[in-house]
Amino acid sequence: MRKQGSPSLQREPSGEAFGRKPITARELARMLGVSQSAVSRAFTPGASIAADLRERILKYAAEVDYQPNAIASMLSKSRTNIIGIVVSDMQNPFYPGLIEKLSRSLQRIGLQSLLFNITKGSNLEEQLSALRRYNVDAVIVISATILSGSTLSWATEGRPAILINRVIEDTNLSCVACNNVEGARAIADHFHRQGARRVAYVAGLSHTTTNRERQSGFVTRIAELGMTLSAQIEGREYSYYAGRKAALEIAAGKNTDAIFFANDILAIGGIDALREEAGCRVPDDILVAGFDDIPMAGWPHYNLTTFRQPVDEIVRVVVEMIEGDTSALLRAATTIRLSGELIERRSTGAEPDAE
Amino acid sequence: MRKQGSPSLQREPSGEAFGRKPITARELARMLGVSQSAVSRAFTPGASIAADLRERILKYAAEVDYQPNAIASMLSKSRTNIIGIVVSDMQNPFYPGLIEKLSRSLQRIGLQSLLFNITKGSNLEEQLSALRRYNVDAVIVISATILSGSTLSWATEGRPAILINRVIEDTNLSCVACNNVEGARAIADHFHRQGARRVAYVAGLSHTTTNRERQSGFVTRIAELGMTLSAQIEGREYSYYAGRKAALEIAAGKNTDAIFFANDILAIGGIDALREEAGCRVPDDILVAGFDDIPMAGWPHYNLTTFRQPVDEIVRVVVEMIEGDTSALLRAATTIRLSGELIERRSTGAEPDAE
DNA sequence: TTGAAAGCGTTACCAA
DNA sequence: TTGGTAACGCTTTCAA
Repeated sequence: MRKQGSPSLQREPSGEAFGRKPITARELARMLGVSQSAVSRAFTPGASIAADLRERILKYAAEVDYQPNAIASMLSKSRTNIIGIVVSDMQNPFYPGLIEKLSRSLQRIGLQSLLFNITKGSNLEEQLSALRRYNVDAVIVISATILSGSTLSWATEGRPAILINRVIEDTNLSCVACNNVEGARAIADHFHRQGARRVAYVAGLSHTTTNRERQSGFVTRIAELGMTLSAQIEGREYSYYAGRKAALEIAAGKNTDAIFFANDILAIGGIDALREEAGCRVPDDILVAGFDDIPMAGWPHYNLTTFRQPVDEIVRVVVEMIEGDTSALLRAATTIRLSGELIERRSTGAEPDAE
Repeated sequence: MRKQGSPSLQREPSGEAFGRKPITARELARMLGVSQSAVSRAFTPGASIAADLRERILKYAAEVDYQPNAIASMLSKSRTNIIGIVVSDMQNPFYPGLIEKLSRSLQRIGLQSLLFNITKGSNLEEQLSALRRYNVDAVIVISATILSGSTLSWATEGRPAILINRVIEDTNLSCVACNNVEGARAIADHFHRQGARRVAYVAGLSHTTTNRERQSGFVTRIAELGMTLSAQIEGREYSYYAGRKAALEIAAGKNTDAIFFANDILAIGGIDALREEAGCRVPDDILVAGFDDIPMAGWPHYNLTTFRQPVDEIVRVVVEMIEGDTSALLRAATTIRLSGELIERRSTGAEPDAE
């Protein structure tokens, strides 16, 4: 191989102003007159090594700024301590918060997050091949859309995978999701309590599980309550502008008391459009509710009633699943539903508690 | 080592239902009756190997689903193809978009993004030690705050590092930043054109370079134009609520024609507070401008005049720096300033063009 | 162009 | 508890 050099000479013979090559365990061992195995043991928590030897090694290591090379460790252990996080849109404000919490929780237990930002346009398999080559220990999929179950199985290739807020039946993929049906029913109940009788639903991406569950949960419950479904806008995207457009269509019908939007960003667009283009007052003329409880929903301007996703719980459960026996995840894929919480705010005429 | 097994036996002797262990280059070579080196060469773009041999290997590899193990390659090449991305707050909506574009551009040239989400609370060195152990090829720092130059130098340890929107003097760190001074001056000029004479500035985090540059650029320019600085709110955070609070303080003074907020999220909070709490009309009573041009700024409800950061350019330049000779980055740290664009919208009384 | 073999820096097995 | 040493799966040098 190229870089050999005499033991005491660290620098490249060439003039590369590259930072010094980091010291290795073998060098450290030689300097201390111990075996290289000892060095490895000193850095391995449960290893059988005398306390004083370990201390001596760690102390000296700190002095010469030695740190075990994680790459070599990965190769040797066949474990990377890297979790692949597959994301497809970070524009929906719900996701950045989730990703942030997730990566921090993982970091806290020594796991790093490798981000895979997939786009619908290009070749998915190509984008995901890195997921396999990098030998990530597990995969967390946050993208509500795009990936088919089979593509995902291919990409994870026998690695534990956990989907967040997306349920795929008939596969060996685990899921952690908010109880969307419960949430949607809670919104329906709340609308009913607030006196609405003619209600509308605005879908997000119609084929996503989040949307389907929220939609059917809502529609079912309003029927049970004897309310009328005055409108149902189908199959747009989860975006502010889609929310505006849907709201205007509904307002034009003049036969709706309350609108449930599939998520907050839609609802926020809806509120703006209702107030500024349709000339409706929210909540006086029409009630509006969303889903997620993104930070914006709490802003005084929107004051949006919504169903809060249990983000912290979701993160906790996902991290626990990964931290625990990961091979158990492979043996039996589990789907976990977590309860959220109805947050009543002014957009449905509720008097918000002090928050 | 433990997992040995006879050549044709792939599974663990124990009952682990773990997915089959992936095939290695050596096995592939043996199956094809070629050398393992040949397999390696087949997957190495410029390698000297006969075209037909390569083709035969690649074809067979595809059949048996072989992919080179990236970890082994890292160890052997001392190159990981991983870029560390250091982030500290993903709540400011400007960042998710940037991170998304960045990671996609990197992916396109075969580089993966390892996310380091640092929190101010806990021990920074501990959080960043992984950055060193994982041998990332380069580091991109998106956090406007938190890290001192020296901590950063320690963490990157001789690796190329690029700061986005943060300029650190006197170090060997490269920077790519928006021309904040130019932007702030453009806002001042625009205010002047719109007839404002008494203007206020609302700072973000006062010690950040983005804030300092925007502030001094603005203050200097309004002086040149003979305008009055009617108020200057110092040292809050970059948040919606900080914007609200600052706006109310300024409105209470009743002596301000226009407010320049250090970024859009502040400005958006400001607009809401002015309209809904202070009873001011924007832009009729007071003009408001921000900085960044986040998606929300374009929403009809806000219609915020702002200075658009050249995000695509920033990403392009950063990726080029990394793609190019990275050791050059180490020899001479460069600071690159990119021009943005004034986006005139209704919050300063401008009639927006069709966008 | 090809193959053999020496690393890369760890971990884990085996004796001592 | 320790040290020696064989993997881990590649890349790259060196000869052929």
